Amino acid sequence: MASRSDTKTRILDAAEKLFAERGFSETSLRLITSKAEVNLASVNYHFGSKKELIRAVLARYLDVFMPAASTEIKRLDAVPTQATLEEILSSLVAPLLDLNQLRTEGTTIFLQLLGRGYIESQGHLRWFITTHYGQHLDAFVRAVSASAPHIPPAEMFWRLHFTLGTIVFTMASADALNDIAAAEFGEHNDIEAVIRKVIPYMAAGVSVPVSPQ
Amino acid sequence: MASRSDTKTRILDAAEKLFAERGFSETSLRLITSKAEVNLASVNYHFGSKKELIRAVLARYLDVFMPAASTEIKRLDAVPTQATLEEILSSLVAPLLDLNQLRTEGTTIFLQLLGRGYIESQGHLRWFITTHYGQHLDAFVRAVSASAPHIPPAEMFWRLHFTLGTIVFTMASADALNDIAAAEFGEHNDIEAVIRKVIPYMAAGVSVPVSPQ
DNA sequence: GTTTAATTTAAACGAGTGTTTTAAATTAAT
DNA sequence: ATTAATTTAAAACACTCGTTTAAATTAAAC
Repeated sequence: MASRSDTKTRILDAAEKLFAERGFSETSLRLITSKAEVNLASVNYHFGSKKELIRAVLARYLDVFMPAASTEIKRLDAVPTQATLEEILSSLVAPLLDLNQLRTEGTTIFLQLLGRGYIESQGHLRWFITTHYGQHLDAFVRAVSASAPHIPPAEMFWRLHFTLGTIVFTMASADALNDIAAAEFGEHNDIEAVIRKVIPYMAAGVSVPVSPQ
Repeated sequence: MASRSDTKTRILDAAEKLFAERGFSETSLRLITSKAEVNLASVNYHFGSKKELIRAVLARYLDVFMPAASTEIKRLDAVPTQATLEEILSSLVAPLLDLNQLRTEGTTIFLQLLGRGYIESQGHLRWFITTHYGQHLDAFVRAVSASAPHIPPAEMFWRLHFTLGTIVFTMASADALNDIAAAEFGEHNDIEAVIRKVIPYMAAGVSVPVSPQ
């Protein structure tokens, strides 16, 4: 019966799993608390509201991932030769996969949550992410832009969001896609294999020359 | 007071707009009927349920777009020279933009609805689309595969789903992204501009050589 | 013009939502 | 051991949701 101090953790663990697989507004607090085997009211006691629970779920990952990602970006910045786009994107793979040892299926869940947040939210999550982790995002955007100097900033803005869509959608349906790929082509990919497949796709799209018209 | 016979149309028009901009489950029947200035119960009278209303909203576009898209693909297939990937993707732009003369902002609404459908649905929309329009989708996949013969089928499977994610996510958040782009870069893009931006991105990603490793 | 059918209306239903309240139980501090 | 603070528990609140019902209205058929 949930020794007191881990009630918060039990809620977060249950919430992130449910949020990731069915979305925020499709997941009721009653479903979360029943899966977590805690009382309904404890959500509002520990987090204040559902909105703040959503932010807490995301923050638990972002607080680990963002600094780790920034470290990788800085490491690449320190090297005198300009990093390629593939190198930049690949440098985030380790921080992403490290989330798996933070929590079971951490990588998948984190990326799915990110996608849900961007799609569902009316702004409060976007605001939360950009104000709390904006510096890390800026460093990433700068690194990517430097690796593809022929892409104007406005164009880069769009392509980075295309990229976000690519990775987010892929991760959201990675399990289903892996099942199909296994049945259809005899492929047996784990999450890392999928990430390694998607990186060349994204890198090619981001850096393709802007068509003159 | 809504001359009787166009009550269905008033509902569909109001519903598609609201569905596109806030998603299916975030849009209540009460909001739809108040915008349409019809009675709440008329939705269930004319469509049976909310689910069927959603399908009706999508079908109104798919029934026009899918045959038009298939015609374009067939036209490319008839030409002796192999079409490029960009040509194939670009051939869908005209059918997409034609939706604008079907209804105000038809193109935007249709693509956003598609995105919402793929992201939100628990399956019933995916099922609806693939069973009703699967033949058109198959022709498209065959054409794309022929344009990039250096991509093995298994890899193409993944890349087409990456592409689906790209377009679906982009369209679902097109309004929000356009707002940011306008504030940040002074860009004022319509939906066609976004489509023209995303096509080279997707074409480059789908056809990039598979990295040997 | 009366009858019949189709449509619209207002009201209520039942289920589900996030949140708050009140009280009990548990833990920590004095 | 007693007091205070924290945590859990059960219940209710106020609200929204999709759907249904039954009466009123409109249009069509005869």
